Amino acid sequence: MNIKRVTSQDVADAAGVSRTTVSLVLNNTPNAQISEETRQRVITTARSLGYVPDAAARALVSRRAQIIGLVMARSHYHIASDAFLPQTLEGLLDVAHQNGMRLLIDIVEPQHQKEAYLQLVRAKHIDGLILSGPRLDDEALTLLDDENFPIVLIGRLPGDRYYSVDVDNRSAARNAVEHLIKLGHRRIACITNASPEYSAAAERLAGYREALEACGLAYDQNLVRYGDFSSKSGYQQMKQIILSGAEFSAVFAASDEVAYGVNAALVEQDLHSPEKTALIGFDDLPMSAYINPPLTTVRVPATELARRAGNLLVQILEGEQPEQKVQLLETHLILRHSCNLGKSMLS
Amino acid sequence: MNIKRVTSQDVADAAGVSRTTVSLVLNNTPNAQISEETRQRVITTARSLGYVPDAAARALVSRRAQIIGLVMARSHYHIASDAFLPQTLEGLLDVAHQNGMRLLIDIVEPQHQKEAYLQLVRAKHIDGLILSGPRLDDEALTLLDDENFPIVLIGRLPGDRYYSVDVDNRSAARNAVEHLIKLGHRRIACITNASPEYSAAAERLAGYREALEACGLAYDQNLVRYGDFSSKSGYQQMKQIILSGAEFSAVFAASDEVAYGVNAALVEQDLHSPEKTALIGFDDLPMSAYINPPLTTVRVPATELARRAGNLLVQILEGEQPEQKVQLLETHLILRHSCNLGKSMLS
DNA sequence: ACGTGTTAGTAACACGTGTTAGTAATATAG
DNA sequence: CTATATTACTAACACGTGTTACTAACACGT
Repeated sequence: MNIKRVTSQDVADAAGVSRTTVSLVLNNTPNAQISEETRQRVITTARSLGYVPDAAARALVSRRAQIIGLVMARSHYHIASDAFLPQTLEGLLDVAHQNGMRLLIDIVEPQHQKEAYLQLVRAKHIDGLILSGPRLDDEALTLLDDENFPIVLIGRLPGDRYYSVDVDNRSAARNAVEHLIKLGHRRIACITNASPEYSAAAERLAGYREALEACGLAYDQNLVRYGDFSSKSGYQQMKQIILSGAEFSAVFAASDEVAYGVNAALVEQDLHSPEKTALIGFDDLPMSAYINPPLTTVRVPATELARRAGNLLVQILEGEQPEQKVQLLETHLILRHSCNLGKSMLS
Repeated sequence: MNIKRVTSQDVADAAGVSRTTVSLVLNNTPNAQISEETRQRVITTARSLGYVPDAAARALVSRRAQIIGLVMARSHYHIASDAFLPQTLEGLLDVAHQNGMRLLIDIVEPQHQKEAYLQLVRAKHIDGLILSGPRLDDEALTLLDDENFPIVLIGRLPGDRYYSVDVDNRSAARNAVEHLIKLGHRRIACITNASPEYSAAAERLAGYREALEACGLAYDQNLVRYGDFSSKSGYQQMKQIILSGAEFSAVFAASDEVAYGVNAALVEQDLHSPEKTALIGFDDLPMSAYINPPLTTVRVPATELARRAGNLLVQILEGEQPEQKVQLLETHLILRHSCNLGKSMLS
């Protein structure tokens, strides 16, 4: 049998007060004149009836749904290979819980951008939006900004128009590639983490190029391929370079997920790291310390990025206008076995 | 400047009709008597004003929020290492989109179960709940069922009280371990994917035991350790077995994530697979084909599980009472390099 | 001309909550 | 004793939508 829902009227009836009194008591409304005896009676009654206010009614009257929207700007079939996602969710669920909010997740596929954003936002399903992995070609995002809808990026877009939390992808990538150069590598291949429309992919590739240029090394188009989020794409693209006959002694894979696939191609073609090829990833996913060989990689504090972005959004929702548009968190080069011949280092 | 939200009254004013007419037109209400000319005028006006109905108002009046809740019954810090999660999300986002619904995600930590479920459900934030990774000690779930709240498990609980979509963990694990036995292994270690409160962990361990018993092999407590979702726990527990001096020639790791850590411990202690130790995982995460060595594992169709569960929930929400309480999807043993010495097979 | 049915709308109500202005009773000060 | 302030509540309104019952106008049949 369906149990009838409990409304504030039910609580009022049972406690012998008005609905207004129930509301004033349970919300601890400032300046409400309610006797302590009535207050306790209402609280006890509400608890014993198991009363929980209806989210929709509250959202309607308060103009706030108490829901944070996490939107990923990518295609449907890229979700399954997003190993970054669990950490992002952990950070955002933290923030949501701490602020009595909920977390709604959605994807916006490139071909449906404008429509999807507007529907989500105009329906007032969410109070604010965190966009993970922004794309350079995201025109619909400006529409939302024009409507003053609260947005925070996990990532960054040129011009720094939006509140953003990111790492410095360019200099971190540059740093990683410079490390390979310091190890003596002069022919360094690069498999990107995604196609160039994604701002992080563009930045990491730019960092790779800067490191080469800074050391007077020529950029060789034949040593660069575009990955597509997944290990599989890393494998496929690495294999293409290998089969092309282009020579290299090291690889910068611009995400750990892609690096796993790169590693598989290297092993399969007897170019395994670290003995024959040095390999660096980007992200430091939790499992990267445990693959074989343990992956040298750039640590991106994914959970903290999400936590910061979440807190920033909450600030904006509370009417604050934080001065700092962009927060850059630090990355660290994590040295493991995949690009040195020393003893395995698990950390 | 904040753009004023567009309400159905705005559309009505601009089209010269009543709000009721706007509603009847835009919802294609059966039996509504509206002339085609008026109908078109309303549709055109609504579109040009960018009208999107307010989700809260609709939820309040219709008793439906159009939101699916995905709840994970685990601790906070287990989220980041849930490599299964992206595939689950892909499947559920599919279903949500196809049904004009949204997906809200939350965790219910073991120590806050009752409170957290009731708040989420009674606030009517979500229309129905998909619980991923059910625990045997989840008492609060029965409260929801008693209130007839729509629930579907990705996984299963004893007694089959709830609608569930799962794989047969027990026989799949048994099958995997039997495979190791067929390869000649007689000392087989087992690292579970999680603690025994999780029903899948209990089932996979039971399958391991059944395989041993069926072949007249003794169960050896010293060869069994409990993992805790992460690669790290797999590494730590495998290492403990190794350091204990217990002999084994094969390992059944009851999830791929845990298997990655097991593999790291094997490599570090010079017991690497496949040459010295055979290793089988469970899940066939996308990256398992690309680690070194490529992992023999049980393929669990994670995205399809989620899709099925989502569709089942939608059926229930639409008033149907599907006859079949439990849907079991097939698993397959995927043979790769980690437990045979043949040529690497990427698939 | 009158009665009935059909068409094309609309007024009113409901959903459950939070807020504001109003009111009755009591206490206090002059 | 009267006027004012304080206390402790409540009625009414608002939020934006969907549904139901109602109504005016027109058409048709007798």
